[in-house]
Amino acid sequence: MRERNLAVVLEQVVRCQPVTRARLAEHTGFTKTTVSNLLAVLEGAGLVQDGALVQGGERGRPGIAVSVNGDGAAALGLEINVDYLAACVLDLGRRTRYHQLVTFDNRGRPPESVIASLGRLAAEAVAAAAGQGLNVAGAMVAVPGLLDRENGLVRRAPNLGWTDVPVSTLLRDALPDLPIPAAHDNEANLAALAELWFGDGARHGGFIHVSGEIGIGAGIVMDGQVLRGTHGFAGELGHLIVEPGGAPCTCGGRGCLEQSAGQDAILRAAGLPAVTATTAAKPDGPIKALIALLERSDPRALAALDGAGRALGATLASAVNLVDPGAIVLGGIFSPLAPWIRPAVEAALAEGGGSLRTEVPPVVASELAGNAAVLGAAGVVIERVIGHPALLLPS
Amino acid sequence: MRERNLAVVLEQVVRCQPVTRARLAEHTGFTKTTVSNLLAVLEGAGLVQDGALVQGGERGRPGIAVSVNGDGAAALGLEINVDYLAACVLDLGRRTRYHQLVTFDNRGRPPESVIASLGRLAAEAVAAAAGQGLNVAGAMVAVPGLLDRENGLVRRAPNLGWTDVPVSTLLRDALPDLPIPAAHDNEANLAALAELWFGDGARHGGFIHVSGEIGIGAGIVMDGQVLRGTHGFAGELGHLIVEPGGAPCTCGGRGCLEQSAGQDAILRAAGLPAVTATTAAKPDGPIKALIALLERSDPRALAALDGAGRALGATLASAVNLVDPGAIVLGGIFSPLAPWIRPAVEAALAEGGGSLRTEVPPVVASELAGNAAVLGAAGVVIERVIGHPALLLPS
DNA sequence: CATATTAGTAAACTGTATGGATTAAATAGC
DNA sequence: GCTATTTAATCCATACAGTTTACTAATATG
Repeated sequence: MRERNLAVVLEQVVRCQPVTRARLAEHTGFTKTTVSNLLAVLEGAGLVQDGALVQGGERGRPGIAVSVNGDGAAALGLEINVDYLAACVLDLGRRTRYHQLVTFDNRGRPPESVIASLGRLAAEAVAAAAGQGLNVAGAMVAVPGLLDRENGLVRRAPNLGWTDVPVSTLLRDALPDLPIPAAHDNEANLAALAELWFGDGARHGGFIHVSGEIGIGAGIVMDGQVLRGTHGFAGELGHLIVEPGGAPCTCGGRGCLEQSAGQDAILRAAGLPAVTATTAAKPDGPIKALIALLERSDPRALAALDGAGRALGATLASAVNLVDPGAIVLGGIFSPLAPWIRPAVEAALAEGGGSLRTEVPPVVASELAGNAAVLGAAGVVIERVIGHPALLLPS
Repeated sequence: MRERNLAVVLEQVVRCQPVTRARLAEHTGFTKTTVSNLLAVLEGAGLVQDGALVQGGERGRPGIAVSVNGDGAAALGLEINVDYLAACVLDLGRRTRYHQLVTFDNRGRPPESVIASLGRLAAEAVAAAAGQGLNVAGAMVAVPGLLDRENGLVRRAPNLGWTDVPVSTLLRDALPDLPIPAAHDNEANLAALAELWFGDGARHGGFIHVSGEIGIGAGIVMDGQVLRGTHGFAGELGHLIVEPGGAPCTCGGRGCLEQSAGQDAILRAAGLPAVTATTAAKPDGPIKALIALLERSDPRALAALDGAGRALGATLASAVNLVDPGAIVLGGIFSPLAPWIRPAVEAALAEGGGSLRTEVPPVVASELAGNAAVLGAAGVVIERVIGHPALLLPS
């Protein structure tokens, strides 16, 4: 009961940043007394802070600005990817307080070893946070692959070569005593949530965030939540069929989008060498090369992106008809490539996304690009703290 | 606060039908005293009822069976369709207490006139309910078309020829004084919810309910809720493209699923006359003829269904990859045609729905067929009563 | 028939939000 | 420069809702 009301008030504080108690009372529907009491509890937990005086109306006593305590609790976001590990710490004000990315070729490395490295990275992050007066409240790991979140394992991460790895459990051992224990989620889902919280995804209502990496995933955000599906496998945009009977795909099908618009396919079509284990270790190395070609208006590269964009757009047209997003956000490698790929995507989308609605959703490039997943991971922890502030109360 | 707890208890009563107070206390986490108090309130509102004694364990005092009062509140479901109007009344135990279907060719009739007819049908239903001791708590109308639920209007219902009709408002005038005022929702969405509540959709977790009518729609149910999309247009399965550059569609695109697996397309491929305004007035007339052909193993009809099934399956494969449903439910005309269309659907689905998951969701036929939408409409009202029992409290 | 066991109720208790009165701090007008 | 007015925040008594504890009711076991 009180727990819920604490969350309501804290949520409102987060949304309106510097607010007076009087405004909070109006917005939440509680009485001013109740707001004061709840804020006292939150302040005791180090979650909010009184600030300067604020003059609301024309006259009358000025209110005290209440805002989120940027130096109280913090959230740790982690990411395991094919060619790097990353960590970041965000405070409750959603500012980045620490960020670290270590390139690493994780393919084939034993999961325990990878997670040990990640644990070290996490420990450094926690220490760095502590140095800034921040207490890490919880952690979340982004992983590329299919997850079983209930049992806390990574079911299959084909690009890492993992099967049934209990990431959360292993990480909990490395990071004991967090009020919110470490958990994990899919990279594409977290990247989409990052767009919602840190990009301008919120402006569009629901949206589809397309994560272009070696594979192509999508995070579908509706009503502020990720659409997970019955088994948690929703958003497999990369395996929609664009070319029936086309090139065989790793999934066993033929003509999957990934074969037309995946990173390898684009590079190949542009006449660049496909990614190998060694080049993969340099993040966006091959993409940089591609962009260089595009900036020189290399015809082959331009055609490659046009083709990929048309395939992506046609696939997204299906997604638009099924899910009715307010926008399409191009993330991952599609974010830096947006200037060249977007026109084709929009054209193909306009052709197929018709249906009965009048307009097709706008296609925008994510500003977060490669950092989306880590930020999203930290964001989930922040949301959890805001949704359950009671977890951080001094008992 | 109390409102919420009343809902929790009532929900539990509905789920476990005859339960003792002790069991309710266990399931809800409340104390026995609290459960007793809340039940007293619910009983006062005529929502629940004490029944016979029930012997739970081996010995000890037997408990009093509490169950939903079947003769208290009731829900009115209504449906406007191209060739009929329908009404049904369900009690809180989800039993059908009244059902009426009137064939009517509603195409081109002025909306006011259609709604006046519907209002009469609704008034009859309310009277019939009253005759059985039931108080209608609220009403919901199923409409085929794109809706603006916030403003209570039907934006476009192409098959009816309607634009911007304030259905809810008009119906509220016809049915005043309901504790839960009349509202409307999309036919496909309500049919899907009916499958969840009255069919066996609940067994599958999330699912996609395909409503085959003149057009093809889909209701996507996840976590017990319909996926509506940003503008409420989600589920437009009929306008996914199966055959790039194929036959032009009413939506402006080419090669939409509707052109391959819609009712008209199937009938045409089977060598039957397409639906006209006059034949349409007889519900499932043309489908009956088609089934007769199929039962005689007419090769053209069989081929027609095979082709439609392949197209449908290929489209559903996209939907499966995007949304990860636990099952595909064939509703509307696909329900009676399931024996002939399902094999092709499953085959196409198995080809394209691969992705990284191991198995494709099962394809099942809905048992509700044509009644799904009305039932779903009434079901929404029931859910609302259960979720907000306070609305029916004697003030 | 006593005892163990389960179901339900009654009375006192506790935590939480509300309501009205009170104090505090600023502006506007005379 | 004073008072009146407006707005902000707090204090205290009250009401509400669910818990705790104790008790009664109804059945089976030995």
